[in-house]
Order: sequence, then C-alpha cells, then structure tokens
Amino acid sequence: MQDYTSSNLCPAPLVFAMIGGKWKLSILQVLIVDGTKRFGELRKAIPAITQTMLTKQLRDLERDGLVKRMIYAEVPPKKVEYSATEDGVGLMPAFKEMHSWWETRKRSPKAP
Amino acid sequence: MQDYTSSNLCPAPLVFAMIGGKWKLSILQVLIVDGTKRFGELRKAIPAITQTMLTKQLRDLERDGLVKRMIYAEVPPKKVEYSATEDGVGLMPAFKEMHSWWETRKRSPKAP
DNA sequence: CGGCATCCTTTCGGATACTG
DNA sequence: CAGTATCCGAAAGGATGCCG
Repeated sequence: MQDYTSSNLCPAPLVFAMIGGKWKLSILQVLIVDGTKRFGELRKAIPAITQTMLTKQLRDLERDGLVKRMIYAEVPPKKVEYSATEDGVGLMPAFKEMHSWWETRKRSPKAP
Repeated sequence: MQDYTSSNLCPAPLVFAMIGGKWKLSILQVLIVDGTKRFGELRKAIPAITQTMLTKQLRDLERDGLVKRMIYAEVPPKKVEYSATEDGVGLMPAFKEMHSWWETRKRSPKAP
C-alpha cells in the first residue's frame, strides 16, 4: 500500500489543527446546515458553550476562512451574522465520511 | 469532552476527540500505510515524538479500538508490535476527503 | 447584542529517570 | 526493548465582569 497523498505528507493534521477545537465542528455544522445565524442564535443552538468560547472559536474559524462574519451596525444593539464560507461547506464530504465510519463502527461488535 | 447531547448532529466531534491527539494521526497513518510496526520502528518513523508520548497515544488508540497491540514475550527483550485495526483503516476515506479538500482549497483564489 | 479583557482551572504535551 | 512513574510547563477551556 502506498500513501494516498500526492505529496508525502497528509494534510489531515493541518485540517485537525484548523477545526479541532472543542466547539469548532459543532459551530461549523450548525452554520452549514442552518445557513446564516446570529451570534445569539448560535448560542442557543449550542447551549453548552459560553459566549467567551463561542467568540474565540468563531474568531479562529474566521481567521482560517471557514466562516465569515457580517456586521450590521444597526441602531444601538448591533447585529452580527455568521455563515460558513464555501471552504467551510466544502468540508461536508469529510464529515459525511466520518459519519458513515461512525455508523459502521457502531454496528460492529467490538470487544471491550 | 463527550456529551454532545445533540444527537441529531454528526459524530465528527467524537471522531476528532478520538484521533485529535497531537501524534495520533501520524501514528495511525504510519500503521495504515506500512502495516505492522514495532515500538522502536514507530519511534524511528516519527522521530520528533518521545517514548512517553508514543506510549500514551498508542494506549489511547488501543483503548478506542483503532490500533491493536501484540506482545511477543520473547527472551529478555520483549517484542511488541502494533497495527491498525479494521476500524482504524476504515478512517482512510475520511482522510482522503480531507486531503482533497485541502488540495482544492490551495488552488482556489481566496480573497484575503 | 456582541464581544473584549482578565483571571482561574483543566487538560495536554513532554523531559527525565527507573524497571522487567 | 518497551514500557511505567513523576513532575512540570504550556496551552486549551471556561467563568466573570465591563464596554460600545
């Protein structure tokens, strides 16, 4: 068996570094599935996350081009919307693969 | 890191928790590509890792059923071989997806 | 409404030394 | 050869409070 990458190294570790944060996948998937969301909506969608963490992880995702942020400086309470970029959405097939891997795995009787 | 009560979402976060360690992907991929390896061979294959870390990460992978360990209690110096399980090998398609995502991304002219 | 700054806790990665 | 046992520093995660 040969390595399946065109180069010698697999970029999977890089991908993991990019979306390996505790909440990044959840955030991304909410945005991919539901489309654009406001900050508060994301909080509701992922109740266990704190605002601090949500902000941090969103900043990371934004910096890496997986999520984009749109600010609507409305009256006093500003409105901020987030959505997945094309790059972000492009991760779907990988997620799907992980999903089917998980499902297959659940069915196989593993010895503890 | 395990609750993720939202059962409607992908298990990708769980997958990441399982193989998100700093060296786990490298180890897994070496075992997938090269097949069975001894402890010392893994060290050589991943020079930057220390024995402590290699042991730890291997234990995790073993506990999660992605790697299996075979001990050959030979004479004094025992021999231990590691190899990827079927479950572990089954992650290949996901890695491939990540790879092509990465390649596509590199080619796409992203606005800064 | 969003979000930055601060501080604290937990987890992770790693160096070193010792053992069967 | 292939570990386990400690100990430590760094980093990630998280709670709280103030601000535009």
